[in-house]
Formats: sequence, C-alpha cells, structure tokens
Amino acid sequence: MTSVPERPSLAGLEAAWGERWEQAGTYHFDRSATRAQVYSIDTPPPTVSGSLHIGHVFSYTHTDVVARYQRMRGKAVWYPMGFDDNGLPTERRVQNYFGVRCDPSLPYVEGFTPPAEGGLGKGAEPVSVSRPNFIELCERLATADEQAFEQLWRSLGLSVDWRQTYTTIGERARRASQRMFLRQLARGEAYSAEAPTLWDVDFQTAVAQAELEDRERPGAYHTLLFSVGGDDLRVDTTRPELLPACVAVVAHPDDDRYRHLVGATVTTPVFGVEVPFVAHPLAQPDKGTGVAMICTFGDLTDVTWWRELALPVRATIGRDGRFLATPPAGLPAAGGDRYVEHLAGRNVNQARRAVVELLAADGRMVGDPRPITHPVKFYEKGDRPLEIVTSRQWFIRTVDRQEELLGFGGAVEWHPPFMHARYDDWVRGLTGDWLVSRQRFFGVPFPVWYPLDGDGEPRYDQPLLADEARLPVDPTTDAPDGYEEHQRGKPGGFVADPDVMDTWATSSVTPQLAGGWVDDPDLFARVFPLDLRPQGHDIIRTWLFSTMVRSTSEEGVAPWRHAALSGWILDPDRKKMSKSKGNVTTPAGLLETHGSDGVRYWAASARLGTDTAFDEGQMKIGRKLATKVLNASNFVLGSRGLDLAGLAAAGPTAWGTASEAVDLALLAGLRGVVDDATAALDGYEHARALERIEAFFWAFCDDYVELVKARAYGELGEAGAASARAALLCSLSVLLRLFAPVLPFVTEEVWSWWHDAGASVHRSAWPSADEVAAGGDPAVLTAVASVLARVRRAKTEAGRSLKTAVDRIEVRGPEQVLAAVRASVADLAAAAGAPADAVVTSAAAELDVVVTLAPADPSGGR
RNA sequence: GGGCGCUUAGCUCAGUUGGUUAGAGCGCAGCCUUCACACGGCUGAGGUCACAGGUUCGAGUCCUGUAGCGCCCACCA
Repeated sequence: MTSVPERPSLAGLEAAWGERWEQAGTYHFDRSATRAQVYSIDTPPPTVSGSLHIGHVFSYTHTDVVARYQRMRGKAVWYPMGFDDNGLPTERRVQNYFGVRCDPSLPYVEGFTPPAEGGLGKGAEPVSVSRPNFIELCERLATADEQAFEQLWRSLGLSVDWRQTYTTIGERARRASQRMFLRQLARGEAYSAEAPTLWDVDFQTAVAQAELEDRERPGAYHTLLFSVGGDDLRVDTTRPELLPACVAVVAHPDDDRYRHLVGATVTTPVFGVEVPFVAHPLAQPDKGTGVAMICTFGDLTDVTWWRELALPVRATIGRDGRFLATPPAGLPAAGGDRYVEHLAGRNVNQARRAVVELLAADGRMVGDPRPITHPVKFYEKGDRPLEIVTSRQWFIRTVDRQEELLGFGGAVEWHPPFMHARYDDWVRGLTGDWLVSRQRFFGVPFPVWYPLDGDGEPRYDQPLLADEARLPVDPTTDAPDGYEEHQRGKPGGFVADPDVMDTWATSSVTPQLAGGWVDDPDLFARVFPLDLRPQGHDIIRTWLFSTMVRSTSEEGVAPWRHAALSGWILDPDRKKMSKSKGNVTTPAGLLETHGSDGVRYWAASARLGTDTAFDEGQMKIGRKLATKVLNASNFVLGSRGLDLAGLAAAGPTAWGTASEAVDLALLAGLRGVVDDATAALDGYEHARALERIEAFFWAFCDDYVELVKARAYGELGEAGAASARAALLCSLSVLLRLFAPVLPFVTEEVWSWWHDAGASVHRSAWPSADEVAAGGDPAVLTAVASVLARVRRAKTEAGRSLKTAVDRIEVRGPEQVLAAVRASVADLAAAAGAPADAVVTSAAAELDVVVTLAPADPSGGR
C-alpha cells in the first residue's frame, strides 16, 4: 500500500491480516528445506471436547513467539496443529450429544442416523452403535469444534501452517498408534498380562499410574479382634468390609511384640478363615496396632505383599464395585453363608456397614470406629475411590528402561531447566510398567485378535496380529487374516481384543503422526527429531513422558531437542483458573476487547515455567503498546519529504546515513537491544527479550523522538534532517521486526505502509546489530534526555504547559554530561522550547539544571 | 516424608557472571490538551529486597538455617 492511512487504527487488523496471510501462504512450511534448515514443533493438540480457555491462549502464544522468531531467523518452520478428540471426554460428549452408546459387539451400520442432535429428550433411551459408527459420530462432532478452535487460533495470530492438521482419533492417528504398538510388541516392549490393576468402578476401566490423584477422604480405624492360639490379636483397619478377602496378617520382622507369632495361624473374626501370620518390612510398626490384614486387594501394598509373599487370592469386589455373588475360596461353610446373606451384591459402603454389624454382634470389634481423614487414590476423572481388580491388560515396558529414559531426558534442553527434575523424579519413581489398555469403547483399538480353541476359549498366548499394511483396523468389525467374519466368536474361530488404547498411548505418537512417519518418509526426515515440544508442566508425567518412551524405543533418540514448559494461569486469588468461571474471560471476548496483540503481550510477558496471574491490566498495557507502535510509526513515516514508495523499492540504502551524535547514540543503544533480544530468544526467554525491546522503544518515543522532532521536520537544516531521518527509519525497521513475534498484527500493518505489497514483516530477516550504524555513545542520549527531563520538571512544577518557552537553561554537571549537551545543543534547545543560544554549561560534580521559563503571557490566559 | 520453585514498592513483576543512590508497569497524587499519539504526554510520592546467621573490601544477587506460599512425587493398616 506504501502510504500512511489518514487515521491509523488497530481496529480490524486481526481479520484483515489473517486473511492476507492465509491467501499469501505466509506461514506455509517449505518442504524443500533440509533438516538443518527446519525448525519443527510438536504442537500440543488441545482437547476438542472442551472449549479453549485463557490458559491455552497463554501457552500457545509462547510457542508462536518461538515459531515467528525462528521463521525470521530464516528457518523453515514446521508448525502443525492437532486436535485431541480421542478418549473419555469425547466419548461422554458424543454419547450425550447424539443419544448413542457404543457397543463394540455390534456390526457397523452404513449410513447410520443418530437419534438426536444436541442431546436426547428426557426419558429417551440411548441407541447402541458399533465402534466404527461411534467414531464417525465423534468425527462429525469434532469437526465443528475444530473449526471453532481454528478460528480462535487464527484470530490470536498463531502462525500455524493450517494445511498441516491432525486429529488423535483420525485414520492417520489410528494407523500410527497401532503401528507403534505392533512394533513395540514385536520387540517385546509391549506385553499383555493378567494382573491386579487399579480400577475405576464407574467407568469400569483400568487406570494408569500417571492418571492417579490422591484426595483426602474421611475414614475410620476399626479395631478387629483376630484369634491366635486362643488369644485375641488386635488388628486395625480402615476397610473392615475386606475382612472376607483377608489372606494373611502381617507385622514388621523387627517388631518384638509380634516376632513370636510369625508363622502362626490366625483366625479371622466373623468369617472364621485361617490365615498365616507373616512378616514383611513394608509393615509399619507405628501404624495402628502394628499388625495389618492383607486382603485381595485393599491397596497397592497388598498387591506387593501378595506377590512377594506368594499369598492366595480371595477376590470379593467385582468390576462394577459390588461384592461378588459367590464367596471367595477358602471361607468355611458358615462364613460363606454369612457372606452370601450380608455382602453379596452390596456396594463397598453397604458392605462396610454390614461387616461392622457382624463384628459387633460377635463382639469382635473393640470400641467404636475412630474417624480420620486420609488420602485415597482416585482416577483423576473419577468420582469413587479406585479398587484393585485382576484383569488382562496391555503394558508398555518402562521400569526396565529407567536408566535409559533418564539419559534421554538429559539430552533434552529444558526451559526452564528446573523442570527437568520433574521428569527425573517421575522416571525414578516408576513402580510398574505403563498400562496402556482401557476397557472403554472410544479410542484406538488394539490391532489384535485371539484364536478360539475347540471349547471357544481365547488363546491369549497366541494373539493374531494385524499386518502393518492393513492399518488401521478395528478388530471388532474387521476379521483377522486367514479368517472369515462368520467365524467370529465360534469355537475354532476368533475373537477381538475388546480394549482400546489409553489416550496418552495415542498422543504419545504426535511426532510420528504429525510428521508423516512411514507414510511420508521424506517429510519425516525433514522434521524429526523435532526442535521443540511446548506444553504445560502438569503433563510432564503423561504426555511428555509417554512421548519419550515411544520415540526413544522406536527411533533411538529423544523426540525433541528442547522442551518448553509453560506455567498455569491463576485467578487473581492464586488458584488455578477453572473453566467454570469462563463467562467473562472467554478468549474470544478478551481478543475482542484488548486486541490480539494486547492479549499476546500479556502472555509473552510471562516467563516459561512461571504460573501467572490472569491480569487484564497487562493486556491493556499491551494494547497501549500496539497503539504506540502505530502512532510512532505514523510520525516516522509521516515526516516531510519521505517517498514511501521509493523506500519500498530501494530498501535500507534509501534511508541515508546518521551523522549527528544523538542519532548515533540512539543507534548504538539499538545495537545493544538487538543483541540482547536475540540472545534472550535463543535461550527461550521471550519475556526478557520483550522487556528489553519495550524499554528501548518507550525511551525512543519519549526521549529521542521528542529531542529530534524539530530537526526531523527540517527546521534545523537539511543535513540534520537527513541524519535524523536515517536514524528514525533504521530504528523503526529494526523495532518493528523485534516486536513482530509478539505483536504480529500491528507490526505487519505498519510494515505494509512502507514495503511492497506481498512483503511481510514475518518473512523478513530478524535484525542484526550489523545493519545498524556503529560508533555512537549511548551515554550521549541518556545525558541529554536527563537534562530535558529537568526542563520538563521545571515546567511541571511551575504548573506551566510543556510548550512553555524557555529563556535560559543553565546546565551544571560532570564534563561527560556537558559534552553530550554541547553535542546536541540545538536539539535540546528546540525540544525545550528555548533559543539555541539559551543553553549554557558549567562544570560541577553533580548534575543541576537551572531553567528560566519565559514569563507567562498576560494575554494568553495561563 | 523426598524433590522443585517462589517470597523485591498497595498490585503484577524485572533485577543476567555479587559492584556506586534497588528498577518497570499498573494503581495513586499533581500538572499539561490537540503540528505521531487523550486508546495521549509530563512530573512525583512510595521499598530496612520474608527472617537469622555466614563468606566478602562490598550481598537483592553466593553459602547455611528458619518461616510462609505453591507445585511435583511418595504416604491409604
């Protein structure tokens, strides 16, 4: 456009430039770039079943600043966008929205129409559909969400290559995660096993270590009386309902109170089961009476004891959280009858009350229960405490890879570095392999079937695996090679593995999924291993860890060179911001109110790894900064005698040469800022870079521009004007480019005023100190600015206008300051509103400026 | 219980390898209008840098300890 608008404005820049960038392909990845020329980003795919909140805007802005900086450094930036539509949140949402329920045993129905759009009516029953049908519905729902997400990301100004998108339930994702699974299985890194696992009784699925959280819950100690050789033995428990599941009692081997009992046979109260008294170092003498009952399974310690002490199994709790209909093995007849009468079919709380009543009736409980609160393990999305049940599950080996995984973690550069400790802590603390199977419907199925023997029993030891070329498959509707669909479920036929992969098992392949692994080896070679994994610090143990597990076993290297961990957004009262209070803080509303540049400024002001208060004030400041950029640019480019079209054509050579001391001083300062900002951004410290750039910019506006304004207008002669103009143009060019990663809209707008159509500041080269004139002394500008500030203060203190004429300025101070003043006396006098000969100097130790204002105009009113 | 981080002006935060009088913005107070900018400008007040020791010529910065806050992990009898 090569002209300055009549009235520059920030209004509408997002829409206008968003469209221009899309049309021009400004952010398209250059596939011809070699790996060394590429900067690749493992973008986190946001969950589409929720809505984006301000925390997303915050962390994605951090990534975008990096992307824009690297692009200006000349890198071909690989910046895809994913959408996480896999997993439980989407499953629930699809169920409610379409009124369907997934039943993997059903066949696929072509052209299925769901009973509802936008939710079932009251009382209506959901319709059961096959897994492929369910996935289709999900994709339908997700598409709408994804468009809304993309719209927001675009208006925020993310420089994503929108041709490069993926979903985590889409065909590519299913293929990549099934392929990764099959390869790990072939290498012996994946295995299935029948084992006790933590189990959510509501979702009816196994849950992995990484998805646990502790919650403080009320409980109570009950003191039970067991019998040993005719004596009472006191055992404290918080879970009396597990008494029929008791397989032993345990004490610490060094506990002198009980040493003589080790090896004895103990009889449980109520159910009369004979169990051994065993010793194990995990028993804690100071807890309860020092004797614990070992059950199937009250907690993970029970599992350890069961395994290490080779104890029997007496399962009582089923997968639905209710007590099994039949008593566990080993109960005597009378005990079995009591079990059936009082416990069978009950839930945990009902069973607890029943057992307590039985204990009381038998006089085998001492005193009343003693209430306590204690931490209880929950699935992070669950509502009831986890139980432990035995089931067949798929695992990925991690425990025997701890050392290796620590080594790969050390090969990554962490930003900030202390986040590395969280990864190491997690890896060192692994207690079991990664449980990747879930007994849910919506997710990537395991590409596995089992042959059925003559009795129709599955042969788990002889799984039928899908050929890689067939992927993705759904074993519930596809038949394995060598079998026909009609053999499904028949003796001698086959049966599908019913499980799906945990959502992290899918998202752990984002580098492969997005990067074209196997399907597009040319692309993969150009982007992998990726340069950057940006993410929140709360998912180090899940997403970061699981991606590390996958890529290192498949590729033998860490999947990225850098990991950038963004903090959380906190409420003003320092709580983690919740989605529920989103009404006034929807990202779209904030972008509307403060402008995308304003919101981005707030985000970019926060360092990586630092939790940050939600602060609209900071967005206002960002908005103000953007406005200032607009207006300062308007001043620089609106100077008399500027041929903007000529500048656009000729480039920096047309700027001229700065010669005045003040101009050179400014440029010297600018050189330092460029170096500082570049070093900061290279170190992933965008906040520091922004701070330096911003501080310089405000000084540029408030001091430098005010000082040279008259000269730039040509009031002090053409030579001086040319010098000022050269410095102004050079500074503006550099400053716009420095600001571009944080303020992409206003910088692009201004850039267009004096560059050819089609040129983008975001495709221009990051500034280097070498393109800015050297030789100036920044102290000159500082010194003159401080004198000018004294003049302003004199006017302010006199209550006079800053335009008040000045008769005399006497500067006393160190020689250094005086030299600076003499070097720029004409600028100083003009800016102060004084005649050029009104400035006098004299030597003194301390700076002191005596200002004589012109008499107030008696006719002028003030 | 283990680990990590934080504690600097009323608020939000900078303070790079220890170096003269500790900075910014917001907020506050006062002043100034329109020739880049009232979505503006100028000026000012405001801090014993959580606390206690130590190292040093010199500590907001390094070391030790204490307290408070936050997060990660472990802890379920």
